Amino acid sequence: MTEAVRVHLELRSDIISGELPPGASVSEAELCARYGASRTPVREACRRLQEESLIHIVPFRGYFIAPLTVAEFRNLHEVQLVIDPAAAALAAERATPEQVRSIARWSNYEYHTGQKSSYHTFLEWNQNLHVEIAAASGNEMFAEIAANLQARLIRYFYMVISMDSFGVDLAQEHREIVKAIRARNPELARQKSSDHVLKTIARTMSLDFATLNSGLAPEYRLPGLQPSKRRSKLSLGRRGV
Amino acid sequence: MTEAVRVHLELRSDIISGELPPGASVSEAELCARYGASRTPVREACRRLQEESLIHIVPFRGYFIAPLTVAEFRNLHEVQLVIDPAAAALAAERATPEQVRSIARWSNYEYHTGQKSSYHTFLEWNQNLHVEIAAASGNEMFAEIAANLQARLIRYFYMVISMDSFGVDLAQEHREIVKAIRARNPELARQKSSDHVLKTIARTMSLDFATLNSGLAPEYRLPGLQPSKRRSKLSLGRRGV
DNA sequence: AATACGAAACCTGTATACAAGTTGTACATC
DNA sequence: GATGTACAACTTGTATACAGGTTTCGTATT
Repeated sequence: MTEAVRVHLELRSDIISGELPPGASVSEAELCARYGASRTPVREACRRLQEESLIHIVPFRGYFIAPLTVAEFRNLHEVQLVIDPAAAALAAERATPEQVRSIARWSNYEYHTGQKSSYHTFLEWNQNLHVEIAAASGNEMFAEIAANLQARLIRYFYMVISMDSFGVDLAQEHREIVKAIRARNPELARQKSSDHVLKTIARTMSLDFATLNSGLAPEYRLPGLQPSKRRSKLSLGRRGV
Repeated sequence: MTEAVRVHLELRSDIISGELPPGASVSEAELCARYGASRTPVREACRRLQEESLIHIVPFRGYFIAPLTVAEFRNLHEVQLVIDPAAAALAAERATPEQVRSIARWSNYEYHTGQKSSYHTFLEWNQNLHVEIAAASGNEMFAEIAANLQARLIRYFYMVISMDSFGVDLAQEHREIVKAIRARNPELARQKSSDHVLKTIARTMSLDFATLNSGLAPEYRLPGLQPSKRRSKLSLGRRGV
């Protein structure tokens, strides 16, 4: 594996997990030190992450971890509501037995309410489930879009402590999608997937966005809470966000 | 504008227009000479084009202009059938008056049957129309996906001499979509957009894929026709495709 | 004291030298 | 003649020096 690919994966992971906080300013020099690479592979990794909308690059000014905004959250769900059901329907028609097994596996996790690490594991399984279903559509573009959707969505979910009491519902909805795919019923799969996304959207309406307030971009930030200066460890503390 | 951005745009244009033929092998050195830039911005441009699926990069082996395949053509239409109607429906709800005007403008071109340059102009207007509708959805992700879809689809259409006799139908379908958006009728817009994509797919079924045979990847190439050695001018003539 | 200006520090953008990997060819070997 | 191997040519990957741009901060001026 080349350095550029390694840095890309590690940096991507750090952004998604929230270790590099949304909105943070990072310089190439910091990233070089952090990941032990020279500027060339670091730049390449950042350019790819910009294409994935995980980093914003302002020419001659710097790199910024993509902020979390209510608008983006809505946009992502809006696209997911279109992509996921379509991909699920195609997967019901085209998934190989191997893919069906893989999909079923990722649906078999229920997180224990309140346990953070369990919640994080669930998030990853959930992500894999959605991406695998899209991949089983046999259409690479669906898979790519779904992967990008999930990568960007999971950042929002990592920011909340846990989604207490939703575990049972979520797992049940997942199982029903898988059941429809295994039954080779495209229309049922489409409907179950659509239901699932709609219910997820409804569930997130009750989320307390103030808890991830500091990650939100200034223009979307709720008043009253000052953002913590998480950048201090990372940046040289000169440029603003 | 930075060198990297300029090279990206020019190279992108050359790929989409077919000046750099599908499947061709290109080296960084050739591209540096062609666009008058050093390797760093050329590499950056190529990496971005890889994300857009217009170039394939094989580590330590080289860069290849993305080949045209029947499978990709189908995949693109499959995604378009999901994205375009959804975006059109949202555009009917959210498009600003300015956006409606812009959309209407791009729908006002009918190409003259058989005239190549007229056909190319029509392709560009068609592309702009689809992208502008998606942009009017107010959801950036729809706009990005639509832009990528159109960029990749237009390569297939550039390869055929002309789509004789379809001009009237196409323009009519476009006008009906615009009408529905202007009427603020989301469901009608969705239906008209869906109809349009479905009819376009049906129309392309009758396309003679042999005419763009040489651009197709080997595994999809029809027997009998040997691909022309278009690479000779561009590549150093050693690496295979 | 407020403001305008300028130099310095810092950052990213670009060019290029060097390292590492792949492929093709020539030659030795069986 | 077929085959295996070493080497040479060429490629991309990485590191780094240099150029161009932006921001900051001190200083002088009003």
